[in-house]
Amino acid sequence: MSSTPKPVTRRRAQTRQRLVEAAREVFAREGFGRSTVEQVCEAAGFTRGAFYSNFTSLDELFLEMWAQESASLLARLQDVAAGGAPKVKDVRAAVERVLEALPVDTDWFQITSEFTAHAVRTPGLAQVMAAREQAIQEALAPVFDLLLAQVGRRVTNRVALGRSLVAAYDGTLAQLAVEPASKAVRRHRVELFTLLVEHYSEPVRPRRRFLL
Amino acid sequence: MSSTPKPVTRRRAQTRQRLVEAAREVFAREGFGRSTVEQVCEAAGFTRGAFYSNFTSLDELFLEMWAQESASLLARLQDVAAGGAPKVKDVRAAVERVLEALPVDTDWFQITSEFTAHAVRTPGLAQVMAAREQAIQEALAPVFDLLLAQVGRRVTNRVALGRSLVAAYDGTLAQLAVEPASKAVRRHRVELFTLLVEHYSEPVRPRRRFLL
DNA sequence: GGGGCTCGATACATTGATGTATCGAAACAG
DNA sequence: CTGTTTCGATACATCAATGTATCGAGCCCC
Repeated sequence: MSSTPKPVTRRRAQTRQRLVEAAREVFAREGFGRSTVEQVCEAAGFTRGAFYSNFTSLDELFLEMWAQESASLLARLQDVAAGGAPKVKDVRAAVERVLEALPVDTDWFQITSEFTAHAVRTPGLAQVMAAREQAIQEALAPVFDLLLAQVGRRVTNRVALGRSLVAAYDGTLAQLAVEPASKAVRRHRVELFTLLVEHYSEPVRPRRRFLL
Repeated sequence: MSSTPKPVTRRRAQTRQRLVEAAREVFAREGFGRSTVEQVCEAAGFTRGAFYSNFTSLDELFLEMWAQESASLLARLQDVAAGGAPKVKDVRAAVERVLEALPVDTDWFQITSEFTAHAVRTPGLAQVMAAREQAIQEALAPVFDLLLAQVGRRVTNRVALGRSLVAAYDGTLAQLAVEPASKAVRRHRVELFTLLVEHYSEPVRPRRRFLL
């Protein structure tokens, strides 16, 4: 089922990588749909021959780029989970730490939104999309377990929390992309996340009912 | 500043409209970036001559389509606000009524996400985008004022509520597009909206503290 | 109901992107 | 260091899309 039965070597890996990085720029500048193989190759400093030796289509390259970006996002999340950072003291601080690990650049926003749109109309890709979302939710879970434990709370509804956070992340990312400079939007994002986390978690040993 | 100094007539308006509707299909099928003038014309039953007589580029058509879709969404919201529908009896019912007025189809999802991505990299369009978001938030306000009044509540933080709802709408729209069949996602959407509305509103005459 | 104007169809020239087939240089193994 | 393999560059043939210029039918107003 591996789609790349290529006799991979060192050189190959390097140029593949350069192509992917160049594509990132081009996609951001032109949009995925409008980008051409030539533009990508020019940005990478290669000719089209190099491209077709490594990929069969822009779609394929796009898929690899997506995989890389997703992996890096997950890795950063797991760093937070494993990290020996100083303890957080409230939910808001926990949220802030997690948000710092997530990319907010407009490039990433475009990539995700165009990929999602692309995936929705390309049957096989919808699964990839769904799988990624689940992976993110699963990576998010231990992070919040750890951080919430530091402030004496535990998650009450994992699934709902995961879904909410992903939705909030996507939704606010769009707002940030449109108004990148706005501090207000950024602050509101923290507030929204905090609300969600507090709603779907509870103190470990609830002192009294009315303190809920 | 009007970009269409065209001697508009009846015929013109009709073919423009058909072109826009055809483009909607084509964009959904191919994606905006991948669509060509020819494809749109073929779907509309016109030749390219007709197209260039009405628009100077696909971008321009896209903009008009966006304007129409946005207007129709706003109109539906205002219908809900003005409507003589039976009163809602709790926040959840209010949320359900509002969500019914909002489009959830994948076509709409693609249009919005591609437009947003497009707007982000096209300087002038970011303003259009921001303006639309504000318009939606402003249209949303009276709707919730009315519905919340029916259940004896009032909004405490308009701006935050508006931003949250738009973010939640966008975020869950993506989830619905990826998993259109999922009842769970749909239910979660209602839950999320309800949570936000309850958090950013309060009972009009709070009976007792502990009932909060 | 007829004359002038509008709009969409046709035809054309041009550009640009695609994918493939071939060749030479650089990488790698022994 | 040498033979072999691998990869990227070059060149080619093809196809598709663009935008414009022109023409004629239909619409609208008087």
